[in-house]
Amino acid sequence: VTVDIVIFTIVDAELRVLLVRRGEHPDKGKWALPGGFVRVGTSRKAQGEGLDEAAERELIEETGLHSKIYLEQLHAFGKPGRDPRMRVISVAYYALVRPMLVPLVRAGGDVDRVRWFSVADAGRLDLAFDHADILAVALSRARDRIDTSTIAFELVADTFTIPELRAAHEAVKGHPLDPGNFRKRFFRMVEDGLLEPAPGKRITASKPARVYRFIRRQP
Amino acid sequence: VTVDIVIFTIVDAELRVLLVRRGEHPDKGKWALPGGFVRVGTSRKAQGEGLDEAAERELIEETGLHSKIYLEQLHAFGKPGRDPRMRVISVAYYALVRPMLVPLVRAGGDVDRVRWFSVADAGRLDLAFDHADILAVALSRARDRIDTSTIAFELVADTFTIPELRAAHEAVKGHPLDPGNFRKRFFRMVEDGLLEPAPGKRITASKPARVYRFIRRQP
DNA sequence: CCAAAAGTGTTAACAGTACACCCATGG
DNA sequence: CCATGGGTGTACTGTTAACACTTTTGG
Repeated sequence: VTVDIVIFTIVDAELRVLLVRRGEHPDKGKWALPGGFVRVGTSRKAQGEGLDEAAERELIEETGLHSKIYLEQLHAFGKPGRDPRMRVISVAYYALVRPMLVPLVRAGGDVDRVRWFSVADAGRLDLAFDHADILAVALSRARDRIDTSTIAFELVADTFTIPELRAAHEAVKGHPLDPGNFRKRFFRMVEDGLLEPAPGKRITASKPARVYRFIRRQP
Repeated sequence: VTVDIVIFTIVDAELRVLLVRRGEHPDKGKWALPGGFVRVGTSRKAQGEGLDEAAERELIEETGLHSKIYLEQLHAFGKPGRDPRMRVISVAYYALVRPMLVPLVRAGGDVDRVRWFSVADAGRLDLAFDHADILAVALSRARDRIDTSTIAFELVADTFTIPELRAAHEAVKGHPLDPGNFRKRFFRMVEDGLLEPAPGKRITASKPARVYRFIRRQP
């Protein structure tokens, strides 16, 4: 059993995904999702790590990031033959990394081995194993969730302006949104107690914008 | 790796779930979800069955039903210690069985071993392993999907009346719906080409009702 | 001044909710 | 003839989408 992680972020107003180049057969040289085996104990007492734990460990190993990163299970992929060496069942996760953390991603310099691809480019690549399927599921899941959950706040800084949050929505959805209409939705969230104004303003290329803060609920 | 299946149906206008009584330790005597190990081949060539396949096989084994039954993957559960004997990762599925097929469920007579519980009753039972969690996830998933997908048609006969479909929605949601409002939603589905009138009428306890048919799209 | 982007308001269409009411049938 | 439940209409509400408009800034 392995975990594979679709790690999303936003760079240059584009949704991107972290891929690693495989250094070993099979599919040597192809780009693949980061992932690895779940540690399972053999004894009754020590049964190893949980799935979520394994995903978090892999995420840290591949990115070097120690901040809290949003992580959610996607789907289990278990078609026989998906790995030619042996039977592998992969539990896929997706993660959302705040853009400001991207420069801290350790292997960023080693562009030959690890790279952020725009989802459009990644979709055109011939990915290893069935990772193209996993990416497609991750993308449609993220697009579903962006309107019905609070995942958009995982893609912006702690404080943000209305246009910044809109940009996150646009990157995930893949098309522009009407600023006026988004504004109304935004204020509904404020009225619902999901957001609150934060001190300070954001100096932008044009008119300065007010900043807000997401009110995190206790889980 | 195992698959566990939350098999839903509707009996007496109530959403029910099929549980089996465990005959072996651990948790001997407790009620559990039907399920079993995924067959994995050891050789490179024969890698065994896929996850969906395994779920379908278990479903047939436990119910004896050979009709096409709706089956969808829910979530992978892999907390260490969830099975005290060894490390087990379970991929959970949920299935929707048409009420008319319920009498055909093989083990129906053996009420001591296999039984349809109303979801309310099942929620109060002390289920084996972490099956209470799985059931809770299944229930919330079904409630989400009933409004946004076509799963409701998996819980009625091939042809059905408006009130019959409404009853399916009510059973899943767990509360009554306004007949007039449901009617409007229903006719929107007809206009959208999702449903069509079918010949014949249904003789009921009162005024006879028109019957409709779901137009199944090619998957 | 002008372009750009923040911020504001208006409108129409539509879906959801509550609720009043008519009508055909079996008992 | 009446209770039941299928079938019908209406009024109100909130959400969405399209779009026109004003304001404040940097260059």
